[in-house]
Amino acid sequence: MIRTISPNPNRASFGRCSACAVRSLSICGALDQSDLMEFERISRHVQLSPNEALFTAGQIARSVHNVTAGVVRLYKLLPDGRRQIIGFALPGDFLGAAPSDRYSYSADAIDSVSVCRLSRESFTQFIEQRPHFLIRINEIASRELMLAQEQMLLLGRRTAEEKVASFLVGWRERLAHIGDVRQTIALPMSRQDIADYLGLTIETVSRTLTRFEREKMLIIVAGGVRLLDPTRAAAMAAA
Amino acid sequence: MIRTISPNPNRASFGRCSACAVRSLSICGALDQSDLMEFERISRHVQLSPNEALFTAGQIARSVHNVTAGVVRLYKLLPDGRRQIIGFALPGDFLGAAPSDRYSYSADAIDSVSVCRLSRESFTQFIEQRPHFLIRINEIASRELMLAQEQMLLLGRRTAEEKVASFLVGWRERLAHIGDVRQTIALPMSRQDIADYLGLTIETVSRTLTRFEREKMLIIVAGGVRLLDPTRAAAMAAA
DNA sequence: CACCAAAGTTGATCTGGATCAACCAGCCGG
DNA sequence: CCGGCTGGTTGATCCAGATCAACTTTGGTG
Repeated sequence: MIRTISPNPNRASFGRCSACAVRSLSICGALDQSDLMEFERISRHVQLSPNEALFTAGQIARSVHNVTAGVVRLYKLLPDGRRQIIGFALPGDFLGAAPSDRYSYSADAIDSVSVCRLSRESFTQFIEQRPHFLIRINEIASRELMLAQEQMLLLGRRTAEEKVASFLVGWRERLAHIGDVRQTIALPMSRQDIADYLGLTIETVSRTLTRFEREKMLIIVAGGVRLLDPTRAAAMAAA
Repeated sequence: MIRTISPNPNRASFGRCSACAVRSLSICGALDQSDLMEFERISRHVQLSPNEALFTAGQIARSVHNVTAGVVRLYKLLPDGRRQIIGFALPGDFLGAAPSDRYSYSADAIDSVSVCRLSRESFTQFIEQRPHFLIRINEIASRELMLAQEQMLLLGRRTAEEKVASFLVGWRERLAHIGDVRQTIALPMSRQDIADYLGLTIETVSRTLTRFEREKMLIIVAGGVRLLDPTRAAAMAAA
């Protein structure tokens, strides 16, 4: 593989990894100072505009990604265009698990997104000699798997009302986890995205949200919702 | 933790790991002779009758398991009893991923099942000093995750017909992978299990299968189905 | 600031799969 | 050989959510 010997094109952002706001949330949280410098050397910072693609299902998987800002939509398509969103990636989230050499799903930016991009090769090399890092990756993979299993339960056995309530409660928790604790839950994704995440149609999502509003559980505001009755929402999500 | 110094109660099965029929399929396939002996020392062979529980969601996760014979049902329940089967484990499959200290799903035997059971502690110790083994675990976890994502697409966006066809095709592949290549697809699980796996009711599964039979795509036989038109089934599963 | 396109809401109607209700076929124990 | 029990099938009906169709709101743009 050819590797340039000219100055790193990302030189301007030297030290960016140590200054990274989401480092403690991400896989990089397990790295010490020297590991971090090496990580920085092999990674490249990439900016994406809304709706720009990170990668597409079926493509050869050349890179792994680490989201540092914005929200990424992860989805699978059926040949006839039906879409299932399998997840939303937030700052700190890692997109890399792949047992095959091709992406099994597509990913694109919902809003303005920043990611660290690494070639799969360097990433594989990097982890192979850092067992503690592997353990971290493992933890992340199994947490991911647990979320996926939770989502299977939701998709297979919950009603529309329960789906929407679960989504709001879960999304709020994830936002809180990355430090966004405003009482208004930001929803950067479209109604269509929510529908495709919950296995519903856009109309059902819209109707369910307006019903929640009518019932004083929440208020729909620009770019999100404000939860008035979190207890009720949580009860709906659980049952 | 107390560990007996008396002869291993599994002494009768000394060498069973090296003789294990599913070793090449399982995580143990990555172990050399000495690792295998150590693995054998810390693992215990357990037999389960049909419908006996391996573990239950919410319990403290003391053990990890490796299926060596039979089929295991993995599922989650809602408080009101609605059930989602998140997977069927076959010989060679490993049940261990858990980011928390409690099982996030329940598992029980469908038919007669044999498993290797290890305490979580010894297992964690075991892997921590064997990076190559960790890599293997990782591959397995990401394959698992990919399957889960495929299942999300199925649950969220496929019709009943597509669900049943996908299930049959996928199950046939898994059986073939463990060496069961009879033209009759064995279905040890009940219709209710299939329904709970596909997010359908027992009646819909039954009706769909009898329709497939009427349309000469397959024949329903005791304990399974015989695929007459695999091409058609595959087309249904894909589209 | 008027226009247009895209996103979201709302209403009317339809339907795939759920629900409710028999019924049937093994299979086991006496 | 019979009765009952469990798992599976089949039929009739229902309904949650899909589909179809306006309509409204929002946000960008000449």
